[in-house]
Amino acid sequence: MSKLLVTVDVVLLTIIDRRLHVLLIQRLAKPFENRHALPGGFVQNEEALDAAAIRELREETGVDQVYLEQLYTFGDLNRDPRGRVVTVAYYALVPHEQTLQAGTDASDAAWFPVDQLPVLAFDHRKIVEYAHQRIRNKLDYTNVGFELLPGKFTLSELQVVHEAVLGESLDKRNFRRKIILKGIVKPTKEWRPTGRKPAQLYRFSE
Amino acid sequence: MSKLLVTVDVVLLTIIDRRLHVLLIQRLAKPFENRHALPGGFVQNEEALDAAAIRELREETGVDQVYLEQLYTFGDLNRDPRGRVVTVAYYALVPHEQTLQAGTDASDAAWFPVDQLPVLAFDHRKIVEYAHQRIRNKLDYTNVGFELLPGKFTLSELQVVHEAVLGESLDKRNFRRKIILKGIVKPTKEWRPTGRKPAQLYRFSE
DNA sequence: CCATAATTGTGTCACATAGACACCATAGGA
DNA sequence: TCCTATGGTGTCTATGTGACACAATTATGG
Repeated sequence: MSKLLVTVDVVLLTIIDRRLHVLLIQRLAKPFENRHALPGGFVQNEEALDAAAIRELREETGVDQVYLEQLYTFGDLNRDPRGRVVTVAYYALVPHEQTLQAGTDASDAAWFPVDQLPVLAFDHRKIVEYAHQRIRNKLDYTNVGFELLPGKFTLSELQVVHEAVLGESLDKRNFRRKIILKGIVKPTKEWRPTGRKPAQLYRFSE
Repeated sequence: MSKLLVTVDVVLLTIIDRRLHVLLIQRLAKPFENRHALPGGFVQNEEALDAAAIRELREETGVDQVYLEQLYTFGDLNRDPRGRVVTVAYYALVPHEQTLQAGTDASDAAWFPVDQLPVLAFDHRKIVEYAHQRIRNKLDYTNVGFELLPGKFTLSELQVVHEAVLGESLDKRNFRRKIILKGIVKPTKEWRPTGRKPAQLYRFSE
């Protein structure tokens, strides 16, 4: 019978300074002591996989209330020097504002740009790349983009999110036309003062 | 530490008689005795997940040499009355011709139309539906469609595959234009006698 | 041998979608 | 009040997609 161990790892993504970042913790224990790694850990016996992902995220990073989706399950041999470990990977999206207070109680968690990762423990680099690819693909046929923004946002902010995820700059007029045409956004009557000309705030619609 | 059991289940799909079918086995043991279920079983200690899926498929159905891709990992509590079981589900695609000899040594495996499933064991119905949805989505931005056909095929046969997966009929001229325009198919110099006017055979290109 | 039936195989038009592209409006700060 | 940074807007072209009908070919059966 199977004596495998099951863990969950979470690729938590957000936009900081117009770039896509991932939250990494610093490992204290062996193996890969002092290496950066994804938050995660063993699934408890009476705990659903999603619940484990949420719990680990909260315990190790203090972050809560995120959009969470299963990514892929990594089960190759020798992923973990301690033995046979099967990892169900998740990715999570959160607006950066929401992490500012939360992140404080997790001293060893820090954000890194996804395109400038440090050396990671285990096969975590592969997992981060897989998550990045997934969200890049889902950006234009789902609404995941909105999960990286607060409830109200300007269209320029939404464009920044898309550009950060895709890693390329987009034409402003074409972008706005496409978003408006999809009907997934609706204008509010509020305006954000930006230091220059204020911008209209929108919200995700339905 | 986690005492979870890890299994793999495989949703093997093929086209029979212009309809998408899934291969089910009949359970002999409890729980769900005599119910239909997906082929699958426990992952061995020194065995990668993909390898386990391939092995179970061969052992329980005699089918080999299929296109295989991980689908999703199901880990809710109480999925299995025997205890806590996490199942890594795969889906596999195979041309029906290829299963004709193979299927013989697995007496209790049989094909069912995906839209007329019998009552299934565990949460296997959900898994089949999930697989169906996945392949439906991937049909037009990947080449999975070809995995349901032998190396050489007519464009009408390819259209039948698409229609079976999508569950709707397609316009012949539009379909052919789209396929040809994608450049993913190239004509051979062979023709299939169809009983009526012979059809040109194509092969998947690159 | 001829008539019939089944299947292959082909083109146009209308509409929607997407990329390229430039300028004025507005508000804050110097 | 001037400057500057950002917000906000429309057209043209190319490409992709859905709707739509008929002639060519071959096997079969009378």
